[in-house]
Amino acid sequence: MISKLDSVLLAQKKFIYNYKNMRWAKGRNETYLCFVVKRRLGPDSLSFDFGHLRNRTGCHAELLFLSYLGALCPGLWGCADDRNRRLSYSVTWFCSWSPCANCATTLTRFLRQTPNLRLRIFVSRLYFCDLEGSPHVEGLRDLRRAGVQVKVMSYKDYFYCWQTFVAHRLSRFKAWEGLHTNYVRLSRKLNRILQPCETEDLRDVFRLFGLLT
DNA sequence: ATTTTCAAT
Repeated sequence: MISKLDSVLLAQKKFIYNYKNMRWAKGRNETYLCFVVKRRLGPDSLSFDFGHLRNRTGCHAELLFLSYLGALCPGLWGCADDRNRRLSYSVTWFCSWSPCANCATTLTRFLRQTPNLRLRIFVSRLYFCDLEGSPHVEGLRDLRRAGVQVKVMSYKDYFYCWQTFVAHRLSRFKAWEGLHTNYVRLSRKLNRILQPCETEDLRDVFRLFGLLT
């Protein structure tokens, strides 16, 4: 029973190694994705599922997650509801790398066809986002425009992940050196990346109030 | 100053 539970949880070292938000994450040649799936069942009740996965050769973690989505979210597409409505789900995931351009495109298309799925993405590090005009940077903007909340993981997010996805064996999450500084730097960088989208949003608001033609 | 990246070997 314990060993079965352990297999669902991430080993401490694995979590720390893969999620460390250092400037040069040498050797992080794999990506972990920890997820929480919630479904609204009634006014107050929620169903809940969680787990983690890792990319496989030839398949990025995000697309692997998409392939599991049908099993994780029964009734997401069909008409499982007694009034023939699709069920609404919300997914939050914590990924060690931000999504690449290709995954972002697939996700964006998928989400536009599935408005009953809400997605929030937290990332530990930004994947190839140093150059403005990089397709990965554009991918993040596309996701943002598709209504996805994209954020950089902060201390409280690591703390939450440790409590939720890691076999912590009652040990508390201990921040590595530079966690906060790195978070601030990455968060600013992501804000700069998403700035054009925020501006678009503002224009939409102004337009709504007739302040702009 | 420079270092790294869902590997390839």
